[in-house]
This record gives sequence, C-alpha cells and structure tokens, in this order.
Amino acid sequence: MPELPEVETFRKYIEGTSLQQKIVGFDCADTRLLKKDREVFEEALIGQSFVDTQRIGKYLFLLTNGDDVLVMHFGMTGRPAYFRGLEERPKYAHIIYQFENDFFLGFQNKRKFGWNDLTRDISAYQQAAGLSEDARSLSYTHFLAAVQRRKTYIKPVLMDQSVAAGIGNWMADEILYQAQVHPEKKVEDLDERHLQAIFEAMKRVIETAIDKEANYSDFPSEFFIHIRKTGESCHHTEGHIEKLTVGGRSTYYSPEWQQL
DNA sequence: TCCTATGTTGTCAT
DNA sequence: AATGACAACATAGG
Repeated sequence: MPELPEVETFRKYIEGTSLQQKIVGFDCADTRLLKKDREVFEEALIGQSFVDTQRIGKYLFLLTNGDDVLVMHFGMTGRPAYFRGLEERPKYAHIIYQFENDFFLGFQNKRKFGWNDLTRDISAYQQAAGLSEDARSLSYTHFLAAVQRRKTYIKPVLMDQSVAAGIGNWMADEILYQAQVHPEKKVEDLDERHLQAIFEAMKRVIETAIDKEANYSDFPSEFFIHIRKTGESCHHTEGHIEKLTVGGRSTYYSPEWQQL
C-alpha cells in the first residue's frame, strides 16, 4: 500500500484525528518496530501533543509541541488507525499512542517492515536517509540531474528514494506505462522527450492518486493499475501485459506498447 | 511446500 | 568510492 499517495492520505487522516490532544500513554507490542528504546519514546512524547505533520516521500513526520518529532515509515503493509478504547485495538496495531478521553492512534503493521523513530531535525533526518525532495514538489531540473547521474535501468532509478522520494513499485510501473517507456530502458538511452514524458506522468500519477485518496478503484479507467496483472489486455495495443523482474521487483508492462 | 506481496538495507562482487 | 545485483527481514495468503 504505502507509496507517496497512500502516505499523503495517512498524513491527512492523522491531521484530522490526532492533533492537539495530549499524549498520555504509549505501548509497543514488538520493539523491533522501534528505532529507539521504548523509554526514549515515552520520555519524548508522553505529556506532549502532536501539533503538525510533514511528509517527505514515504516518510511521515509528526511534530510535537516539544523538540521531538515522531517519524513513521509504513513499510509494505502499514497504516494508521484511530480508535476508541483499548478493546477496539485493531489487529496488527503493534504501536499505539494514547490520548486523553481514551482515544488512540495506532500504527498497524502486519508484516513488520515498518517502524517508528524520533528525531529533532527533519532536514538532517532527510539527508541521513538519503531522501530527495518529495516527488510531488520535485522540479524537472532536479529530477533530470538526479536521473542522468545514473547508468542503470530507468525503473530502479525511478524507485530510488534519492531521485524522487515517494515513488514505489506500483507507481513506477504506472508511470512507465503512461510514458510508454520499457522498464529496462537504460537511462542513458532515453532522450529528453522520454524523460520529460516520464516526469509529467509522475506528476500526473501523484496528483491523481492523491485526489482519489489512493483508492485504486477510483482511479481513471485508463490507469495501468487496473490491468497490472499478467495476461490483461493493454489499452493501446492488441498485446497482453507481461511480468518481469527488474531491480529485484515484480514489474508489469505491455511489451508492444513499451518497447526497448 | 513454494511462491508472492505497495519497502529498505546490508553484503558482496565489479 | 561508486554502483548494481541480490538476499534478508516478518508475515499472511494463495
């Protein structure tokens, strides 16, 4: 689930539920999901409130009225869940932040690839994590420079968080399908026209997905996500969708539409 | 049993 | 030093 549009939707969800309430409790059922000791989380957050949010790529920052910022990364299967009463604790809500009046912000993470961390400096954190500017606000100039520095296939470059923070596997496939570029096209073999098409597709996919709150079924019918499966029919050709492994990730594409 | 899954990171070889 | 390929991480479901 969580690529840029999903995390942006999570951000808004948290903004709408969890700000300006005093944090009175913290629980973690599996400390492998914490990047710092439990005590450090308690010390930093109990008695504070979340007052603002910021997202860079797939990283979500929850600012408090203290000096500490909570960092959430959802991995492959995470999402936030706001609920009332401990007995309502959702499955896989391994980390929970308790507010007054018995409401909780839960960090659900079935596969436990996600985590929470703390920082006091978002910019330094962004740098240390090797994140580019968020893909949503990234300029074409910066995008081009970052891409052209690389020598490998376009798909892993697009998914590199230091190139365009927030692009993940389904978005990369969507972008390359819309831009009509083969995922194994070498970056150095792409002309300016294709790079521009990729950039424009990236922006369009991001804005559309955010507008639809990352509900794939609400995406326009021409979006690739609806046919991102072996054997489905391409919108543009007579051909069918095929699967490859590129950069170690499952990759779906239309061989006749996206030629090498 | 084996394979797959929307992510990141460490290791190893080049 | 930089880069890329690939396994590992943890878990559920087909």
